Amino acid sequence: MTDASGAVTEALPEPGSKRRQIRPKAERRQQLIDATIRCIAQHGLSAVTMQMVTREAGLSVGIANLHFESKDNLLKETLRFVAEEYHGGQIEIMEGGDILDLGERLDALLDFQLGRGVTQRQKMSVWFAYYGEAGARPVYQKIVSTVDRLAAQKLEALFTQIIREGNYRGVDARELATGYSALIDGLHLGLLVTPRELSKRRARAVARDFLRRAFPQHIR
Amino acid sequence: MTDASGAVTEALPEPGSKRRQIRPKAERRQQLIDATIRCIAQHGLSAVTMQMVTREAGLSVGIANLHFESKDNLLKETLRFVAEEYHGGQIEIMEGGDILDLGERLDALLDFQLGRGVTQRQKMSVWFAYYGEAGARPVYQKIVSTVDRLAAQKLEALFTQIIREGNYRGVDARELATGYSALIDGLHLGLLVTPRELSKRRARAVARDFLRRAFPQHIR
DNA sequence: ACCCAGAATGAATGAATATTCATTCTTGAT
DNA sequence: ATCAAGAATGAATATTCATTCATTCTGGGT
Repeated sequence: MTDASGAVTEALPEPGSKRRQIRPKAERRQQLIDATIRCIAQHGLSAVTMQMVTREAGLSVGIANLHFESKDNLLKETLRFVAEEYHGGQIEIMEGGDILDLGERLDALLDFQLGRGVTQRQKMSVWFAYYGEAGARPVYQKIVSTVDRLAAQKLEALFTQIIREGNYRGVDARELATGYSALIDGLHLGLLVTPRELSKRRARAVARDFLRRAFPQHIR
Repeated sequence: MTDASGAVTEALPEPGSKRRQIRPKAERRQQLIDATIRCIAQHGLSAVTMQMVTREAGLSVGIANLHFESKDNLLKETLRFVAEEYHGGQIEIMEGGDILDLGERLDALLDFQLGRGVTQRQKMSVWFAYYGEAGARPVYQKIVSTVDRLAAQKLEALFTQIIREGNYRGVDARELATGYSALIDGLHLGLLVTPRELSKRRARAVARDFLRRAFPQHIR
């Protein structure tokens, strides 16, 4: 994943291969985090075991405690990874100079937030698994609120720009940003828990509707 | 709690009292469910143990398996209780004939959803703890989506009435209802995870804003 | 060709936990 | 008073799991 150093015609880890592979620490860490994400999505946070994760990663049990000191830490780092990936993606769009039109930028944001990455469902599961524990675990709360705050600021800034450009009256950027974020979270929740009732298509329509109501000149 | 039959000068369960109390099954079930809610809120779903719950309830370990057949079942019933309580409350407001003005009814709904019951935080914790596991547990998904669907229908009906009464144009009741529900869920999430950033006061303002934008004649 | 730092393994350990059930206790009926 | 039904108890059991660590293995450096 991380590697782009060509040269290596490394035999890919064959299914039945028992051959012991030695890889740099960073790579193994990521491998374990990825496996953890899949396990949480499939079995739920409370059912995840170290055996399960290391088997999913195709490694031995001991390795998890070698690269992370404990299960607790592995879970913490996994949350940090997912949180940073999600919020990082958002922020990149919001402050990226490649899209100049503000309306288009909003659309790109929405695409990212409700887009159809195959892995999306996995990520959502992880996301909410941690939210569920956050009430009882300050560590999780801190990780989430740190990245959350940054994304919220960027969103508010974007909304402020749009409000100025469109000369919209009687709208508060901060309040709108809070509402929009909450709406997206709620839609994710709906997609996760009641996929039968709420399709991705409809979720997108709902979010777009919110934005259109607020910024009629910018969204179609 | 249930009892109002006077007569009984039953000694309240004193702190240090070892006296064995015999109570009807239904009462013990509720007692255990209540204890489970407190435990989940305080320690997180994945850390809840039977010992913990029964101690919290002031009862012996064996009793949980006497009244619920298993831990799994106790957790399932606890979710059912919380889900029904929350959705039941909403539905009562939405179809209750005691408030005739539709705008007032909306306000009452909002009050209930973001109101300040002392226990509110506990309930939210439980709510999201289960959402987190729902991706991996069909049973939870089913319980939630069953009650959810009913509430969604009632909300859509209420919105339809309001749209007709206000003669609002270009608004789809179903879409608005989905958006409003998602918004409320998202705000709950914010209140739980980042209480520092989002006060109840602001959450209410945001939700009210959403409604005002949609139904300007009905909400102040 | 050889070495060795450190990466990887997995059997063993001990702690935690759900569940069982033989026993004890309570209460309302007789 | 006595009794039976069934509610409640908690020590014991069996299982599951995180963590440890003695040992094995790999691959880059010399």
